[in-house]
Amino acid sequence: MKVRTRFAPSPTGYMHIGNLRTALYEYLIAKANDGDFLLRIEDTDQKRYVEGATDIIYSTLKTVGMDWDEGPDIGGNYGPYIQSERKNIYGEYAHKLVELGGAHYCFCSKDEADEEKNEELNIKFKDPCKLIPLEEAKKRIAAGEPYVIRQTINKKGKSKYHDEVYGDIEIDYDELDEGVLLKSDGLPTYNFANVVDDHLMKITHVVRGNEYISSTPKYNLIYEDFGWEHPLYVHVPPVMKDAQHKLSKRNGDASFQDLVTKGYLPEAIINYIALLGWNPGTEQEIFSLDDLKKIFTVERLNRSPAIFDITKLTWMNGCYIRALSEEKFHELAKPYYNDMPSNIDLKILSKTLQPRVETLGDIPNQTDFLKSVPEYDLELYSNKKMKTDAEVAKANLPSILETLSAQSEWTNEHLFEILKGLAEKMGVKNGQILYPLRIALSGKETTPGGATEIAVIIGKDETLKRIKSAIQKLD
RNA sequence: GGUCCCAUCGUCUAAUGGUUAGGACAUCACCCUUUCACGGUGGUAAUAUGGGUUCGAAUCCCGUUGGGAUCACCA
Repeated sequence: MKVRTRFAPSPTGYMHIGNLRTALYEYLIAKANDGDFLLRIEDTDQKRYVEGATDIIYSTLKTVGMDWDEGPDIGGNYGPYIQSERKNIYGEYAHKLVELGGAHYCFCSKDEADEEKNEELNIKFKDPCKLIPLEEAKKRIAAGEPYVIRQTINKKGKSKYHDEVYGDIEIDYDELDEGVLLKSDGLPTYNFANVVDDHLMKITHVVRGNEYISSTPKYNLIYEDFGWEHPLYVHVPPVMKDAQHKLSKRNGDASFQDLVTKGYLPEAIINYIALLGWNPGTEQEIFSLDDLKKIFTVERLNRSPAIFDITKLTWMNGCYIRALSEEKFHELAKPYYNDMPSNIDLKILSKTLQPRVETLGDIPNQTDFLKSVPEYDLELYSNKKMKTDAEVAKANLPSILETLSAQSEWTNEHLFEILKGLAEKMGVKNGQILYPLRIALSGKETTPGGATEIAVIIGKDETLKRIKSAIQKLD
């Protein structure tokens, strides 16, 4: 049987990392087995619907390269793929389930149901409507009385099922709630829609958060009542913000889009989250999506929650940035070169920046001094190792200015040789020339590149200008 | 509270009864070096806890502790 998985988000806002990871695992299970990955939009709760949310889902999946084989936009043999468009299907199956004895009509209001149960005393809602004869219930419905369809659970004893990650799960039928399957607005709840759709769409592996572990027996009951075979279950642990809290939209935790905006590469994000809860069993850590497709197995999925560690993602992102071609990096870096002086050769700048940034978002901070030298303290000229300070700078900068003025070949290699020669001639250490020069040109303690590299980037005119003003400042 | 799930360095994880408990990030030191990075070398750092089973336990069993999930006309 062909493996088929589905990503079934509800369009309630942006894509958070946990969500994306679930989608990734679903995608990988399908693709590792030469199967189909489908996209289904679960929008049965109109109250929570957020405009534009489906577009974010589409664009995110496309950006990371997780192409779906069937979905709302491209169709397929099992559509429609938007649940609100499947209303009639659910209605039909829900009434059928009532006939089969797996559900019943309920006329209680939500408040009545809430009143009857008591969480502290652990009293569950016992639906009095269960006792209404089916014929009478149908008459009331025909008379226009509002109703919902609730699951009927009469079984006793232990419900058992196997989860591909957590192993055998056993839950007492008494623990199960007779939840609403079809709401009074005629739309199904997740509890019902996921079963009907997963069956109709021939889903073989249901991958979802482990918060569904304890409600899965309810779904299995529905599968049984219909005489359907249930899918394989792959429950995955949550992605956490810290030891206590899940990563969540509500707390404004980083979404995929936020990370991209901060200068993280989609490939790095995918690589990192794949490893949050899964490992290949080898010591390799860098994987493209195509690599993952080849080696992913559910057996190596983890059971315990994983904390999202931005520091490690940042490191990994740095690896991806360094692996980029010069051209590609330059292209990605360009948007971050806002109001850069026009005389600057951005290609050379990109080349020096590439090994020095871990995210593209680092670029503005690293390059701000190119526009103008920031205010700095003369203490900056002090460096023990280089045996230099403001006095040394004051003494050497004029000769540096004179030497550089005379140069026409404005390349890193040439300037470096010339300045080394100058140091030798003056009988001082290289650092006593280069360090003060770098400070004079940048006004910063750390810079992307050494003195001559910066000189080349800002150009000869600007270099001489900055040395002059540094000399003034030292006086 | 009932039920279910989880528990190895700070973090992500490897080790499916026999390892000096391995790797990666972070951190520290050193090397490289015109700063900073990159790169290289090395260090610090973990089996929550108490019992059992076994010649032998991170690994199997039970208890304890800690954490999480669930108990919606949300998914």
